[in-house]
Amino acid sequence: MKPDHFEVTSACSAVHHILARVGDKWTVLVVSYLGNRSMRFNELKRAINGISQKMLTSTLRSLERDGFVTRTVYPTIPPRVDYELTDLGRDLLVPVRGLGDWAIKNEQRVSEARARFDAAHGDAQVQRRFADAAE
Amino acid sequence: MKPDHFEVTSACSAVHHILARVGDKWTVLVVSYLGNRSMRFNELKRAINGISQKMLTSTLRSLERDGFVTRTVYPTIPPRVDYELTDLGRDLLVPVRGLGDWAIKNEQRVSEARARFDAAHGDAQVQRRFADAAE
DNA sequence: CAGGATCCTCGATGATACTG
DNA sequence: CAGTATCATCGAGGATCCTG
Repeated sequence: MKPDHFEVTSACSAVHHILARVGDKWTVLVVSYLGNRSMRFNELKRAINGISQKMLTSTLRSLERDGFVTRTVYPTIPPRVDYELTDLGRDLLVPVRGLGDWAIKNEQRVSEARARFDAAHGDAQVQRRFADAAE
Repeated sequence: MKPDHFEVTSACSAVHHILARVGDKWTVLVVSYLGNRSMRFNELKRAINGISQKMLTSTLRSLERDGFVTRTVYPTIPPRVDYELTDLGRDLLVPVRGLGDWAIKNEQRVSEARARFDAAHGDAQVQRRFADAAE
């Protein structure tokens, strides 16, 4: 670990790729559900409230491409497609849960810091800049 | 952990907030640099190749708001502003590095899975859908 | 030096309609 | 059921100019 330089190698982009992946809107939710058991497309869609069919499709495709889930098609009528976590996908869940646990454990400290910041900087300005605060 | 339902509580949004934060384009890079020592604004800007001044500002503001960094102004001329990680910020680095280490360790498996997927699905279609692959 | 204010682009996400 | 195809939107992010 150098003092003020990071090697911009494949390691760097690998880290960024994974961070961006788990940081996106639906990936972790999908993977979490599949962590329990394999699920069908519409089953996932119903379980994850608010996801559009397009985003579920593209999220699943990306996860499949990276080797985190398998897609199994049963050529029946009507068709049936099962999605299931791979070992790699289950493995990913471990460090992701680490971050999740950290988030839950420190939720209070973060929201306190936010309240302090907002109070110190006047609500008007802050609310303009962080209009998403209510999320 | 219920079989197929997640409580949509504050814990859920806390987790999502942290995941989205570490998944964004610059946060982890900024926090990593500050993990070594406190740094000034333009010092960070030079260190992080490609970040715009606007994004550095907003990234730092968000980090400050959530209590991950402190902002210290020295009213000299020219002005000087130091950014430094808080204990909370340093603490966050632990699980984030966990994920980073996982990414580095499994980089090979992911890229192999990708190669397999792309080969199996024909380059034309894949390349249209995942034009960002070269990133 | 450390930003604030503006303008602009583009991609992520969503809504809707259609199909094997 | 499990998608694909299209169109529309909206905000993240970048470029540029300005100032205390």
